[in-house]
Amino acid sequence: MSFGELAIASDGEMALREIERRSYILPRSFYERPTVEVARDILGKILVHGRTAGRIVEAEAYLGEQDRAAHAWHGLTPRTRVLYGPPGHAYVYFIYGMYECLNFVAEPEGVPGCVLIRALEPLAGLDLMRRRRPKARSVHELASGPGKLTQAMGITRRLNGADLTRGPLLVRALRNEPSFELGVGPRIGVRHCADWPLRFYIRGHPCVSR
DNA sequence: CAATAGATCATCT
DNA sequence: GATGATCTATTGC
Repeated sequence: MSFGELAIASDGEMALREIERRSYILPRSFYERPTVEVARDILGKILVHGRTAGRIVEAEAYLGEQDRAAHAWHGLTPRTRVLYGPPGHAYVYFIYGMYECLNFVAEPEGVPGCVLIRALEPLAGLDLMRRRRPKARSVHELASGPGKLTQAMGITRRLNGADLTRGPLLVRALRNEPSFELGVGPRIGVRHCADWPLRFYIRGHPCVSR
């Protein structure tokens, strides 16, 4: 069964069960590595929350105190606490008075690297995603942006600090991952370090933002 | 199409 | 008090 068929057979429970049967939960060791490696390797992995699931097709690395575009540039504050915690946890923050953004904490404990999840290909629970994002005109627009994907999957700050290896927010890897062409470029929407090539995406994928 | 404005609030100076 | 890891609607070509 291809991803296309999985998405089209959008009966939430069916698609979800099929994904779980063919994948395993990413272990914490995956995240306990250099942030750039985690950002690149997270492409193609599957995010699961409730009845919804999506394949990660775009992500960005935020390095830490030497990266002016990163929240951790200011050092350890109440907000950046989870960035300094153990890897494999979610960092969810609120921005522009309206949107939530989802990150995965990388690097060993004490080192504040993280990966911003920017876009997903919807795989399960499409009906629920459409209800949460009635403005989306096509399946590709359901989760093709950092604010869109959190809306579509019902992710809020309540999940800040959640363990990605235990749920309710999970990241899974298919045992037979389809290959793809890797795209690299500068991060989107940042003023500082605007030329650093820390954005990774699946080249040619319709769900990539912009 | 591209450019722009508005919504709206947690966080840090 | 300003800013921002965004999205949408609207305007103008």
